[in-house]
Amino acid sequence: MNQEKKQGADLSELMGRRLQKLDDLKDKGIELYKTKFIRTHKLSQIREKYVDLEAGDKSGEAVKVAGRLMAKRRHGKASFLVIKDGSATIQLYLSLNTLGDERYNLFLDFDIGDFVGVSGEVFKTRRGELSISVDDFELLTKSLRPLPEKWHGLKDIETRYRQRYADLIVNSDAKDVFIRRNKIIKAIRQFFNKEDFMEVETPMLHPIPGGATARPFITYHNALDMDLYLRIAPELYLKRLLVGGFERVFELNRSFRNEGISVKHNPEFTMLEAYQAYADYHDMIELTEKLIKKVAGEVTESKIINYQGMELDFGRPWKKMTMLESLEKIGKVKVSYEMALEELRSIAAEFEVAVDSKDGKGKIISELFEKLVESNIVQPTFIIDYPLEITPLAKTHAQNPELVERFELIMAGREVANAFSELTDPREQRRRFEKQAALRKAGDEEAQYLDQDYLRALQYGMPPAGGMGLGVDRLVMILTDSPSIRDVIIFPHMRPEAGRER
RNA sequence: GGGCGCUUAGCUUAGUUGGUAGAGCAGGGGACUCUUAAUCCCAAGGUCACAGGUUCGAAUCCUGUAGCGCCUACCA
Repeated sequence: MNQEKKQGADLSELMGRRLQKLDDLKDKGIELYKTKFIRTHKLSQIREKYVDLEAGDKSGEAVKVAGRLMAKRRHGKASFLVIKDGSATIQLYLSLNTLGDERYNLFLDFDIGDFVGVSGEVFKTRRGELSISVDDFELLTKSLRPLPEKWHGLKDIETRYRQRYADLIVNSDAKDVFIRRNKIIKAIRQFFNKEDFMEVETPMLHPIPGGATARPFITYHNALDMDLYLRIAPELYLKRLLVGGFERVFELNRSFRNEGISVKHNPEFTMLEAYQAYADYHDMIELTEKLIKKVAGEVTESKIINYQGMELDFGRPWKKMTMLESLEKIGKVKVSYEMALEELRSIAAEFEVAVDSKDGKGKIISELFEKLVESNIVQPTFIIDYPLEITPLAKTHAQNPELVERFELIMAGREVANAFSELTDPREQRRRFEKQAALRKAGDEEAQYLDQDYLRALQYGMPPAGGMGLGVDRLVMILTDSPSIRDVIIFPHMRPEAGRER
């Protein structure tokens, strides 16, 4: 039909050939981009229904199905194709006898990647492959770009992240990660609904960023002529809701931090935060353990979670130890708040922990913990009783004024959740904010801002409460054995391609 | 931000001491009515990431740039 076909095969020529084919189809009056196709079955439904069909037998049932053309095996006057829909793949059988010369060759002229709708009878080949003997078909969408190779798939990690759509078409394990992520998200919502928590949506654009120590993204509102910050945490708004009288609230959504990108950090990430009135951090430990065990049960049968060669035991009750105990047992260093600041400094120096001249005892102890302990904790462990100095929003510990009632859940060497008994005393909160403001003035860009409206809310009175935050992406990484946060964020942040189109 | 490494056809890749790039899949032509990584025959497809340099000669050596990865620093 087209004698002037180029013989080359680089991308522009491969695509050019498909464009030429598209024009030829259009000339034949064939619609290239249909609006609709009514199916009788998803492919998985056919697979389930006919598992027991004997090889060589016909089902007697005519079906209509649709999907993307994934493989062509031409075999003279009969051919086998594979299509794939959102649920499964299935083989199509085409024969010249059934379709006639023209229709048979028309179908074989479609490209891998095209969407087609077909009708025909379900049967099993002599080799036992469930198939559909096509008696009619139509093109639903023409594909112009060649798909990655069928056997090795798409391996280039950069292309997999940049062109997630291509990754999802050809790598079923990539698709599986996001299906499991969705199950995890659903399970989290179910859990909190069942525990009588109300899901809320608080602002993502904050006039004052708060609730965490992190650098924010700054944006600008034209009509109001003011800077706004993308939230670094929803914490302060959720606690305002406790003041308002909601006793159990949670939010499951994005926060944003303007910091380095790594295997554990994406500029936008999904965080869960939950607040419960009349509860303290011990209650939050119970809640957190129950939540994560429930969620893990939704995506895996086993109580043992394999993560990057580590075996995490989710079955037994999880260990608890104070930060000081963990430093002694795991970090093999004995420290205490009774020690002189100078003594702690020299211990830090001994372990090559960088210490700033402004750092107090609490900061040094937490730096030692991060350097010597955190990465060595594999099994799920609650580390409790954090230094007050690094935790401006938590209630002072009942027994020790240097500490706050806080825990972090550590597993696989990393922090998964963080919780505390919330600080409800507005005058104490003001003093803590003022200390943070002083740090900011001294050049600490991550120190927290003084939020007058939050203090006003606390002045009305906030009930005692426990609060918990959980890095959802990191939990999904562990539950899907993914080495990078980019494997569990469906469109991870990437630098621009700079005109290098592929 | 710092250090190290990677980048070859649409995809997956080979490439020796520097001598001018070799496959498989996909795509094109042909054979084939139960194949399934179908098979067989034929022909094609490369700015070796980009820009400089060294050299008679560079995918290969050197410098710079970009993207990506790993480690490290900051953080969740």
